[in-house]
Amino acid sequence: MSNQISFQSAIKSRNLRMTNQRRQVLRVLEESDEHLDAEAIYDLVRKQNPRISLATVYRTLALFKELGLVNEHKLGEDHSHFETAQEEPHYHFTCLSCRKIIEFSAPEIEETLLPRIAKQGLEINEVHLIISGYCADCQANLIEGKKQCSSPRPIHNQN
Amino acid sequence: MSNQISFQSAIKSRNLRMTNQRRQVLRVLEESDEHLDAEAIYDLVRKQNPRISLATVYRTLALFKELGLVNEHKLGEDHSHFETAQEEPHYHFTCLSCRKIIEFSAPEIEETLLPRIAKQGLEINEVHLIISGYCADCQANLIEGKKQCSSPRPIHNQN
DNA sequence: TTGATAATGCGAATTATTATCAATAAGAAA
DNA sequence: TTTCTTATTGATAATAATTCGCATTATCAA
Ligand SMILES: [Mn+2]
Ligand SMILES: [Mn+2]
Ligand SMILES: [Zn+2]
Ligand SMILES: [Zn+2]
Repeated sequence: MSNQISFQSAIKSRNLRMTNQRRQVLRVLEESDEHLDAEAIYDLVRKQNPRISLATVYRTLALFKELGLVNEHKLGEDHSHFETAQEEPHYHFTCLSCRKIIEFSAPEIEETLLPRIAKQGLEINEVHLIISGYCADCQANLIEGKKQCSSPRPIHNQN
Repeated sequence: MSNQISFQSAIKSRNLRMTNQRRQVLRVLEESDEHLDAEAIYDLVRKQNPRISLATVYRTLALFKELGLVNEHKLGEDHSHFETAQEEPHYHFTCLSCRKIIEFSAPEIEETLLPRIAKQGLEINEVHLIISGYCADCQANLIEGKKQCSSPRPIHNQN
């Protein structure tokens, strides 16, 4: 089922309204293959709708998370990143130098770990696995003393 | 090797100084079997040293993290929790109702997942696995409509 | 003991996110 | 269509965790 469809059905169930802002935030998330943070989403939506408020972006993301359309990830930085809910479960590696995010799957988690946890009587809602370290590029660059990755993604808050 | 010992040797290497505040923070962390946040550590140290500053607690925790004496965990709340570095790797389940933290081991991570990641050319520094959901107690309580766990731990910031 | 300077305490600053609230707009009903 | 109810928005203030700046203090090597 596509995200638009489950959004529509969610709207019908609760007394929600379909607004331009919600459509725009959802579109930006769907058209991006990256893990965007609120500020990045805000900037992208503003290209189409310069009047949108950052507060609306945050409210919309919180709503989408509740509806299960979007997942929030705390990847070790001081702010969250968002992506549309995916079919297959996956996890995240983040490079401490260039902040690149690499997704990976881990079937041993779904197949053996989670069942074992559930058997302990715990009800599982979310599973977040974050591995941090250095990507191949940054390892090479750091070794040759550059102390900078080839493609560093700037830290958000120093601006 | 005990934490005090590696603290001593770390102090010798860099030009660090052994202060009462550092001793006190380390002792509080070692004497607790919980995952304390900065505020809780602050409160515990203040019992012995009412003059310590919260900023010093944060600075000390950052230092201990650098030295590998202490690990920081973001468990889904808006602040960090800390524990002394453990021998065996372990991961964390957090109850969304009572905020209880349950540790668990996952040898499939160290034995098969991490080697697979490393083979991709990624250098691994930290591994954080957080599973959130409802503990057995809270499941029971929530079913009988109490909407409250038997032993809820208050959220920090509503005070 | 003394001197250099690492570390502290205090308060201000920062940053991500949330709350307030008057103004707006979605959409059901008339 | 027009009207009406109220969910949603935009603008901005408030919050909360953490960090910074700096004068003062304490550590420790000489
Ligand atoms: Mn992802
Ligand atoms: Mn632990
Ligand atoms: Zn990198
Ligand atoms: Zn619980």
